Amino acid sequence: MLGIADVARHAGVSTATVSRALSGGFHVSPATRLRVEASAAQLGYVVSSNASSLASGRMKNIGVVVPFLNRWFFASVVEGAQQSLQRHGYDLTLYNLTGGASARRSVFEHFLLRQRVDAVIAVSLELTESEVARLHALNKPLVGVGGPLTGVPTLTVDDLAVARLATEHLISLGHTRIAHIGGDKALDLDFNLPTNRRFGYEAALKAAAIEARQDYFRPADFTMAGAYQAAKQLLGRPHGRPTAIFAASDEMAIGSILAARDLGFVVPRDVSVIGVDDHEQAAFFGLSTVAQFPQQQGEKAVEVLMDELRPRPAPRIGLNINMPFELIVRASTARPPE
Amino acid sequence: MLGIADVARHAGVSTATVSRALSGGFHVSPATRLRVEASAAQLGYVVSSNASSLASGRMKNIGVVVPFLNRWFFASVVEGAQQSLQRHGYDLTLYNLTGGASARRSVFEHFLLRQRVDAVIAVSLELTESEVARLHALNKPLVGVGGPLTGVPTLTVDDLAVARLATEHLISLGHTRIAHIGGDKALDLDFNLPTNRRFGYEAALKAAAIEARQDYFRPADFTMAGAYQAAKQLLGRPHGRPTAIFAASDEMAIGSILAARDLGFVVPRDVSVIGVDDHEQAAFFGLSTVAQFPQQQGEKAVEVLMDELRPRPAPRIGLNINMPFELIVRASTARPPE
DNA sequence: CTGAAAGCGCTAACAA
DNA sequence: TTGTTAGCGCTTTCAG
Repeated sequence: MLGIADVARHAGVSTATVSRALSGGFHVSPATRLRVEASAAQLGYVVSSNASSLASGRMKNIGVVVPFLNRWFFASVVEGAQQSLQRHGYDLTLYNLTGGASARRSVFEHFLLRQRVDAVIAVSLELTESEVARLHALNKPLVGVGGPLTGVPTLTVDDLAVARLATEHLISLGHTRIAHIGGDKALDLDFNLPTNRRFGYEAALKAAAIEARQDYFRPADFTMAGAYQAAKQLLGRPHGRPTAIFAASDEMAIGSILAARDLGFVVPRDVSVIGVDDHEQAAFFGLSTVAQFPQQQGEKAVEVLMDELRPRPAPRIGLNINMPFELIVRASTARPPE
Repeated sequence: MLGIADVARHAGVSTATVSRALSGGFHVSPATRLRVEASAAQLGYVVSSNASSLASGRMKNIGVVVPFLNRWFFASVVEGAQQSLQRHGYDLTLYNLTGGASARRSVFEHFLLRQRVDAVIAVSLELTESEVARLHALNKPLVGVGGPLTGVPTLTVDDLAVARLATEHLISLGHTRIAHIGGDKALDLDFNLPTNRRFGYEAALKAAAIEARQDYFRPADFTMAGAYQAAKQLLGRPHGRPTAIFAASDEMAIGSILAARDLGFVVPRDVSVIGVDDHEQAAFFGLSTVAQFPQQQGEKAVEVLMDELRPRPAPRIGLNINMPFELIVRASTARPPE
């Protein structure tokens, strides 16, 4: 195997110098560095990450743990993180918890502990205290996305504000009969996200002196099909039909639009619909929504970690980092019918 | 740090014995093995993968390269591979080529060469000869999913047969005016997949003595929005409107259904639509389709690699491994209007 | 079946 | 700025 010694010989320097030259180039004269880099390139030398890691304690690898991969939000976060890591010369090792409790245990009790990652990004995961403790015991920085994780820096959008914004948009158009399709309690997966969005919705109504009717809330499972059913119930009633629906995700909003159409309603003439996410299909459906930017969240998570991994980390401002969101008005919301 | 020596001491054996006991347990008496395992568990010892890899040359890690992550097919393949790898005690390091040419170069010239992976799975990727050669030079097994990669074992569905099956379904219902929405040439990403599907479609028509009309083919970009436009063109014509559409993917089929609806057609009364994939949203739209099973493809890719990584690999049957597919008839296809 | 010891390829003191 | 060298923690001969 081509080793550092070969490069050293070729460049006429010691292995130590090669090592230094190839890793940042500190304490090496520019001339030497260039010569070493040339030799390495010419020979096609790439450091063995194992040997390097073993000697230095740095893995140049980040573990990313997601509950699923096959959802727009998670895949986007991972994609963002991955791109950013690649630029930093880091690998991304993916851990997926789809396998259930045993998979989860094996990830936290085995995989993450074998010194293969420098740090961990946990996406939309409610970690137990022992899971967090384990990682901290190994001195592995941990950052959450879609938190909040207690005691861990976490990137989140302010779900309450997001929901308020969406609802206010509807109110400002003149709607007063505004329904909400949110998550059901069973989805602990997403923290209190559904609950927070519901609170935001209620807060906006309250601020506008609109009553939050119990029967205007429908839980669903964050899928199109689930929201389709929920929207049919909401819109099918003979009396007091809502004129607008705020769905807690774009997929659910799209399900609602399709339900409305199937009932013969025209969106937004008869009923307005707004979602949250700016899912890749939102534009196609002309869906008004509050965008969040998961890819950017992944990138930011990496930035936070890179900082934490630096020899002298900058002091953290606070544990929770608020990520941006933005109202995007398309064709699914309008003034209510007279 | 807790090391192998601690376990050795605790169990009253040498480090060599601990190592053997913990890795398969060959050449160790059952009693000793049990004792060592107990000690390790009690102390919470996990081997350092770096030290282990450096000494043994085995990384227990597989690199998976995908062009995008945020598409149902890719995410599913990765999910399948990941779950299977986890069972084998392997990690999955993800490389994503979204970053364009430079990202691609850095992956193949740097990341994959630093001895961090034992093997590579390339998903829907057309690797250049030099990329393949590089990996082979390092003696790293490579398997493709969604191939074919020349000289590399590849898992694929027989796209020609898939397309034929879908088309035959329509023909058997009595359709003769069957349109096809396929990929445009620009999507080299997906090999000749679009072309193969088109050939399969044409072959089925020919076998039924139906003319393959030029104007019944529309290229699109494998998105819902792209196919929506294409379908509108197809269905909007005043004369000789097709009675059925075979879309080369479910997302495109869904776009076609929505286009048909927006034109006032009823699916399947006025027009039948069939796709390929069995995308997660296919059932919701009542879409008839030819299912392929990407998750299973990911799992199978891992199996092939695990075999190849064995000391004495079983001889490969052939380079191309055909993956299963299956016609699923739902509510989007029916006999043509009288 | 078990132990002793020589590396695996690199990095980081320490010296020069 | 550069070289020398002692490990990093484990696996694997080779003996016993």
